Amino acid sequence: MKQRSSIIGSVEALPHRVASHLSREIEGGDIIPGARLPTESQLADKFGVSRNVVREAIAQLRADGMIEARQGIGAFVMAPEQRTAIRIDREALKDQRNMEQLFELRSILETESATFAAARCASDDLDAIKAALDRMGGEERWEDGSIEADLLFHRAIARATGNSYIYTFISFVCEQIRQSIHYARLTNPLHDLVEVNVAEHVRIYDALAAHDPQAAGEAMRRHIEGAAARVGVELTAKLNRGK
Amino acid sequence: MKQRSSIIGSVEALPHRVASHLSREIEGGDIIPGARLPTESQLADKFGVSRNVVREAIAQLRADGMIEARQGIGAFVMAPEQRTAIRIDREALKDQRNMEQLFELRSILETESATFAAARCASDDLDAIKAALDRMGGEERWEDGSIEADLLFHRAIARATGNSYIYTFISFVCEQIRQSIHYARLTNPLHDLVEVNVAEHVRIYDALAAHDPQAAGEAMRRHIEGAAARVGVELTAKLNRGK
DNA sequence: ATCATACGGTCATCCTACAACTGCGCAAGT
DNA sequence: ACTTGCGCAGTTGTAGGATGACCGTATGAT
Repeated sequence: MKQRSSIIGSVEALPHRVASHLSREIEGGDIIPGARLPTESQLADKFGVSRNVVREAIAQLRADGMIEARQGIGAFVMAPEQRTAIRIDREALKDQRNMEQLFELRSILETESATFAAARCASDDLDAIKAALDRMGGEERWEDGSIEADLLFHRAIARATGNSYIYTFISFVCEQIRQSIHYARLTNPLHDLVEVNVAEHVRIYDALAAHDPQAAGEAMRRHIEGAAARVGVELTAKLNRGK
Repeated sequence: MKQRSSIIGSVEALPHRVASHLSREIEGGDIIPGARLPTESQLADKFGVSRNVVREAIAQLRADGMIEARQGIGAFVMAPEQRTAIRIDREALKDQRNMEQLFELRSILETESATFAAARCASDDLDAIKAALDRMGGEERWEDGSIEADLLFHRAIARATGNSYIYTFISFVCEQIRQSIHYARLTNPLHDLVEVNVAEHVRIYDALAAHDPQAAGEAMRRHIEGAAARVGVELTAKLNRGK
């Protein structure tokens, strides 16, 4: 292939790199909503790629509602409120404060998830939750298998709410958190905390099985707080101070 | 342009149509996670478009983590849990039950949003919320201006939580709901309900201004329930029955 | 002054060619 | 028989050019 000098670095595929670059420019406010982007040809020149690559990048951003392309005129930046998709920047989660906020959101979702599930769950829902719990307890160390079972446990509860959106949102948030703390966990082994973790899950399960919404919600809230603390994220402190 | 006979219909841009078609095939389970997609050339033939269009469609799905393409091998369907984006099918919201579920999720998010905001909001946050409230009350009929102010009100509260993810998620959910009920509203004018709606918002604002988290949360919960009822969606009933 | 038309710019789509990568088979060497 | 290396076919990734569709504006005729 012809040698090209690209202004953007590293490993990812070209369209993704261009999309990320544009996305950051938009998020960062370098291009304000309503403004027109450079033409595809100009972007192709700027990034040192073909117009095809630029179009694929724009296709991604357009699917998210971040920009709107109008034939014969150009592509325009949309207001952040009218996005058609939610996407979480994995890079941003390396910042401790963002991780705190995401855990806070997770706490909200999961607490209510457990509350609703306790009120609604059927016996087969409980079976699925129990199965995940057993698998979690079966492992003697907190490693990949346990983490997988942990996710299964929380997803099974979310599914037991009977609300597919709750399930989708919780799955998504949990997955983002998992992937972000995966590498960090290696430097901070948690093997000795397995019992604590499993005990918290058992408490949640018992409340669900007893169909006690309030107890389930409370147990879940404590569990998320504990889980956050175990990866070095403090939640409760923020409630008591102003902005 | 050369005449082509496409197997897929209507108005949208080609890549979007192809992406939707593939997306539905995947969601519908026609292609199970882990399976390989047909090659780009085959898809191009199948849909009656060029390979370029197929690539743009795949670029979108890839950005969502729905499929993963590996050079030299092919494209593979990913498990739904490892999506990197949340997207809500506007079509699905025409089903009343899905709308109920989305309102339920909104209720959860907004209730906690108000609770947190009451505990944390600063004076400039309150100013922004008050401004939206005044603008809402300024209109004598519930129309576009009021709806815009309504969204502003809820977003201002979400912003006052100081949690950007809460803001993003609430903005997203509210926008999805707004766009879905926009046309339906025309057949069901709500002009006479403006006072009720504004009164509910005032109650929320008062609780926020008084920094009373519990009252704010409760007022918000009732408001969302009321708002749902006003567009023909019933929420509370579901809590009392099993799946 | 008004309206129809022409023109350039831009996105949309198509096409072809080539590069990079993978998996597999085959043949030569051990 | 086993290993190693090479090449081939298939697939995605990227480049670049050509043409159609659409928009805004300038131009010119009425």
